Amino acid sequence: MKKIKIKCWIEEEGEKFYGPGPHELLKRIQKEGSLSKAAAQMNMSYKKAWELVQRLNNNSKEPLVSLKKGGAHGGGAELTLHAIEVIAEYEDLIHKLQDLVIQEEKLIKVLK
Amino acid sequence: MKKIKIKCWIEEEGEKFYGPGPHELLKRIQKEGSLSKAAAQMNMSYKKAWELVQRLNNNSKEPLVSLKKGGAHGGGAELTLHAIEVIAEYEDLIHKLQDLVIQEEKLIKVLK
DNA sequence: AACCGATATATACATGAATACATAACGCTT
DNA sequence: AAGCGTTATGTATTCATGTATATATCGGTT
Repeated sequence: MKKIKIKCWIEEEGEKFYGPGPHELLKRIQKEGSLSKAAAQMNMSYKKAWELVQRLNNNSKEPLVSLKKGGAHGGGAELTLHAIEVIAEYEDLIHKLQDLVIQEEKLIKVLK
Repeated sequence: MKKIKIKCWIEEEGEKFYGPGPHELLKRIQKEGSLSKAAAQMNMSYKKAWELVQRLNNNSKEPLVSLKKGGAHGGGAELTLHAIEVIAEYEDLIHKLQDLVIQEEKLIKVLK
């Protein structure tokens, strides 16, 4: 049986800013407190994850992730309050879109 | 300024069936009556377009595109009535999604 | 001061998807 | 029967993206 899939993301000047990948990464950073662990859990290379964080921070007025190196546990990663707002708004958006998709799936006959 | 982008497609058993690419290809086939011309207009290789058509036809109960080779003008491509229904339903869906996105963009403050 | 675990960064390598190219097949027209 | 424009199909090549690997850096802990 066929299903409707949907993906949404934020762009600025045609280049991707925030989407499913960054979203999952941020949530794992929030839980783990470590960029390397968050990346490993997603089977994403540390390098890619690090570059992704740079992109997020460089394209926002306020940074989303605070990275610290050295110290008691070698360093760590932490979300800013701004990041937590972004996460909430993005999840709200995808839930609304998903609700609409569920409604529409009932109407679509041709693709069954 | 940041904007919300959205993409939706139809899957079956986890593999893509119909989305923006096939949609545009079908519409160009409808206008041109030729698969090679439709592909060229999209900067898509003929081979990819042809494989795409096979996938569409093989995963629907009814074919979407009728290809004919040889004959007066060398052959041609034509949409079936079923394809025209699919096009209409897909466009209806993306318009509804787009309307929702426009509403949501007004609400999103964090990403401005 | 040596150690540890995490971030930081460059370079080389692998992988796969898309493209380019070449060739065949078809059937109406002339 | 030769020509034409399109579909049909395989093979080789390019290209971008991500991965692997290696090394440096940092700063609290011991």
